[in-house]
Amino acid sequence: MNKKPCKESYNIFFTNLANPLKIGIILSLRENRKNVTELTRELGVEQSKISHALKCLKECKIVEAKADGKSRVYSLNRETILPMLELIDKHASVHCKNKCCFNSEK
Amino acid sequence: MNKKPCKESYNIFFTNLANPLKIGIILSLRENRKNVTELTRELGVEQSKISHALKCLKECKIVEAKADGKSRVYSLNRETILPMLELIDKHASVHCKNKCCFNSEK
DNA sequence: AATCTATATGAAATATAATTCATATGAATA
DNA sequence: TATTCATATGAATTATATTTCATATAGATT
Repeated sequence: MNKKPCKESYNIFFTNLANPLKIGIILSLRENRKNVTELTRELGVEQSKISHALKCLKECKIVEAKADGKSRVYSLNRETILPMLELIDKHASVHCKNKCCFNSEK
Repeated sequence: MNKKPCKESYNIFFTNLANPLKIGIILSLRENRKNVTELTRELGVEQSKISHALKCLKECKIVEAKADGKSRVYSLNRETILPMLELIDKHASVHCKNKCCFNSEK
């Protein structure tokens, strides 16, 4: 089986990663699972922003949620995301001339 | 050494993937290296769109260009991109219920 | 059941990225 | 060197994604 994803799937997936807040959430959840309040505090942004971002991330299975009383605990899909971040870390260590970006030497 | 990339690097990188045209170019170049005219024909879009997209992709080292007479031949950074596409193919085969997307079952 | 705490949602406003189109550059060749 | 073919670029327009804010929902607690 295992049909290849179409362009749109790639697009949905990557759109969810192409955003500093969402990356912030991902990097935070890489440490350990957290609920919305914890993420809100830690990242210092408005709660609804976090919720909106989490919704997108959940839709394409980058994170998953588990109810725990009043709160919802979000955890990272480590299987996909950890190796993906590693790929970029490696890519950056090879290609970044400056501290922080790929396009330093246009 | 090997400092971790900052959020902005992730963002620049993924922004370049979060676009159907750019993914189209990447998938096309996965087959083999091509010049701008060939990509333009194959993808059936306006030439300047291709050039703009290639510029972004080149800036973050997803593709690289080599001059060949009048034309420029672009090739994919297979080392980073092939395993990345594989990760998503795998992710999609696990998580996509429908033909084409992650968010089929909200 | 009223209230509180945690999270989610919708829609308008805003920010960001992609497209378009006119034109510039640059290598090859007549 | 004038012309042609291949590609790149800038800036305005348009499309798309994010933010904001008011409010809704839902579980816990009184």
